[in-house]
Amino acid sequence: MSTLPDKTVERLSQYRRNLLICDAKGKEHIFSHEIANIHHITPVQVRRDIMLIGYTGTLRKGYNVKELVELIGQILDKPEGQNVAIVGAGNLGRALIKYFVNRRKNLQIVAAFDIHPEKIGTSLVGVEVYPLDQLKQIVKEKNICIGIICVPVNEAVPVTALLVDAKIKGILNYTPRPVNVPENVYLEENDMVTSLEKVAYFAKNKN
Amino acid sequence: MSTLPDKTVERLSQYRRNLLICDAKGKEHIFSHEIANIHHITPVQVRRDIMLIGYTGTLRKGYNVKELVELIGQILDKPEGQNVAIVGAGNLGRALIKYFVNRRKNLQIVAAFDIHPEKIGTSLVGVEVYPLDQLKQIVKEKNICIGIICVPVNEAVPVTALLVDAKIKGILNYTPRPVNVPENVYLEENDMVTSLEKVAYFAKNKN
DNA sequence: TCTCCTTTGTTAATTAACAAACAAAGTTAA
DNA sequence: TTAACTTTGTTTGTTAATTAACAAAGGAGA
Repeated sequence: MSTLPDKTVERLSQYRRNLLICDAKGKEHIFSHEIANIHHITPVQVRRDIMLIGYTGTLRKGYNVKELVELIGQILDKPEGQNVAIVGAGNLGRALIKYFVNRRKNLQIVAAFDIHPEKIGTSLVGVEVYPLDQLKQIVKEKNICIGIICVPVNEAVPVTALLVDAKIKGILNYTPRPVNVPENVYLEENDMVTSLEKVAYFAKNKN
Repeated sequence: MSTLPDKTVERLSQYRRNLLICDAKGKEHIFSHEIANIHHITPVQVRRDIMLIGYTGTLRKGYNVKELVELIGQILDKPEGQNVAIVGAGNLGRALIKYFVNRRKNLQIVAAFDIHPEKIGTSLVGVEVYPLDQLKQIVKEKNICIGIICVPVNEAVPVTALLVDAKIKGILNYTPRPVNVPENVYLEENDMVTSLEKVAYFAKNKN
């Protein structure tokens, strides 16, 4: 499968999460307009996304929930799983760990890193905190391919360098400092300050 | 000024943050390609954004840093400021408060809300925690127009209803549950699970 | 049986976002 | 003085994303 559009990938992730809830409720089939309502998009968008992954529903019954979840899994997940590291064991790091622990078999947070000596060796919801200078070694040992940066803003750049040096394949940067990565690393920036300023701008124009 | 494109607003917010750093370093002028390098975009994009807000630089010197910061402020900020509430005083709420406190004069977090009795009345970095059932009243008293949702996922929907009822104008939702708002409220969803799954998908395809 | 209705799957059109191209203007240097 | 260079501002083209449009299929109900 050639790589899917950015936005489609995001939506598939969201669809799956709600499909799992539907499945847990015993719902066997779902229509495109039901999915659309949950996510505030159009049914056409949903059908288009599903078309792109090559699934096909049945007329008048819609999509089989279990089958669709299964297929989205085949698209999004790596069969052997992917291990994730949190860099920065502050409030945000802890929030992320709590969110993810025991949620997804195929995407597990297996290590946290921090620079503060008093945090080293402690465990956050079962995830051990290692010193930053062991990052490269632990990444290799634990076969980690994704890093989430949630350190204070000034450390974003050096931490990125560490992750790149450790041969990480994907980085999710939660600091407001834009960072640089080479071609062979996927980078996603998620800047909370910008998100809030954006909401503020558009809220300003609401009656 | 008619409302700017979504993406332009995001970039202006980011430009400003780095321009302030430049200003603090005493840099008076900056070229479009310098801004572009910092943010990993093209100089053309930068010039286009700046064109959209009607600023004009000087040939061979570039843009005046102070003037540009000032103008972006006029575009993005509300002169009388905007007050923000955090709903959910967990790890993520604390992370956000720490991020924002004393950062921006025009965008201040003035209250936090939580459902757990033991948190009520405590103060996080100077921001007091109120019980959830006082939300409407406090929002009115403190003239809050933006709410950031960082409660556990199951409470996202009822909390949104509370915020809408309290006549909030903008909502930033950090839970993975999509929520519904009426026309006159701006909603931004920022789902960490999706962000991570997206990174995982694209990282999978890196060599 | 036949018509209408619902819902999918797909193509076509539109819109939004980004990038390329280049004229204009002023600076430097020969 | 004049030619080359730099950098902005704007137009035009291109790519990506969304929306609109509609054929096909297969019930439901008259």
